[in-house]
Amino acid sequence: MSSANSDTPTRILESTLALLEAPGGKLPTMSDIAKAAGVSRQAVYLHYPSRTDVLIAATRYQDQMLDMDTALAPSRTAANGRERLDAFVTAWCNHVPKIHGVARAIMALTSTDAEAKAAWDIRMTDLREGCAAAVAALARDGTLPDSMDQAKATDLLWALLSIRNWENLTQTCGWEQSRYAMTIRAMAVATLTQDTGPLTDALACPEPPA
Amino acid sequence: MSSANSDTPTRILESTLALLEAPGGKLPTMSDIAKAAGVSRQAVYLHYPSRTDVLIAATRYQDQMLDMDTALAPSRTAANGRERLDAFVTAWCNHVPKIHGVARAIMALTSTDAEAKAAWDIRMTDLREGCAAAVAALARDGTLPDSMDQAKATDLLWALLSIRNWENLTQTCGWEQSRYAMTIRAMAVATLTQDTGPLTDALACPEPPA
DNA sequence: CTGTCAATTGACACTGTGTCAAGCTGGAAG
DNA sequence: CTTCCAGCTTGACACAGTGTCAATTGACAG
Repeated sequence: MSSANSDTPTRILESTLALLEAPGGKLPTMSDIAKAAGVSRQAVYLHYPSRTDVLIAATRYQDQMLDMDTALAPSRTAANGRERLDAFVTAWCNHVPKIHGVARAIMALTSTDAEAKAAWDIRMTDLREGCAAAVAALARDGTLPDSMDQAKATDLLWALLSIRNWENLTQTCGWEQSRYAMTIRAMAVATLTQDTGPLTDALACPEPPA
Repeated sequence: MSSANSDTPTRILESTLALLEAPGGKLPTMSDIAKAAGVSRQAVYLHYPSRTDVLIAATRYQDQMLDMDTALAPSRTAANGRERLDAFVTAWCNHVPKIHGVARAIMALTSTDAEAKAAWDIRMTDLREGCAAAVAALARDGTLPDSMDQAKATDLLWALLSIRNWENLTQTCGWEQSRYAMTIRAMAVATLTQDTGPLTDALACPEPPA
């Protein structure tokens, strides 16, 4: 709610983010957004050509605020593939809850709105590149299972990290965020490395609320 | 397209299914549905109170036609937990592409329509029960990893089998259906059994188009 | 012929998006 | 001080889509 002293376009984005992160998050209408920003409906159109554009701009604004690049730094400087995978998966898993409100809105639009779909695809491509980099590091170390080429490993990791999986496990199944993160990390390791040993140990993780 | 000689309500459902399974599947409007069924828009309302109800009824109609219960029979008669898991996962994986058109529509509605959400939740609960049964069979055999209680194993399997994962891997990543099915099956086995041995072998699967 | 049922036609209210035109206002520039 | 103008407001409109209603048609059974 740092929405008092900014200029109108920014205030609109901040209000939109607040709406999207609200608990019973319906897709806000233009009127909702305008009201939340303390501005007339037309004022919103004065700055953003359509609702989709507002939502996409809000996403970008949030990206700026959250600074994912910094969060990924440990992953890029990891000593080996396994550590890189660990760091990347952990960083992403902890990023998801922060962007979920916004992501849910964009995902909802993708079924009807081509522009939203394009914006979403870009985001997913970015994630995919991170996955590919982690997989490439594993490949360099030779720790990728023999049967798994890099493309397939990247696809699998990307699918594993999907926001829908986060939704299913934490929202629908009620998992703690920490349990989600540790389990996904363990599955990534188990699936993408020929780590014969303590698969079982790796999948161990805090029971309900530890 | 067996839509010539049925009664109107059925013809509406069949036309709706055809629209949902069409390649560039947008969410059909009531006019679309009426036109496809060769009937006036109001005639649709004469049989179904809302668009959501048409879609849900179409889902149920398709369920009847596809007879998932029969497809799951091998899973129920499996000799041990591992075989049951295999059979269940395989049956579900091969079921997903058949229901995807319909599922996508219902999923799209869940964000705005409570009734659609309820219908979807029921479907997901059914899937979850199948997962729980397979997991229970593993538990009876004692082949569940020590660190994994039945509830967690069920959650994980359920998430793994989600339609979104199928979409991501086959639609977005372009995997062949067979590759999808074999990989998911292997991941399920690797994650849910303390199968120390040939994890790598299990994850092997046909390269691109074999 | 008469009822009845299914379907049709055409109208309407409502919500939401996006567009347009005219008016208001406060502050900077002359 | 006046003028100007950018930013915002108000209020109207067209359009698409949902869902409702009423009057009408047409066929078929009794």
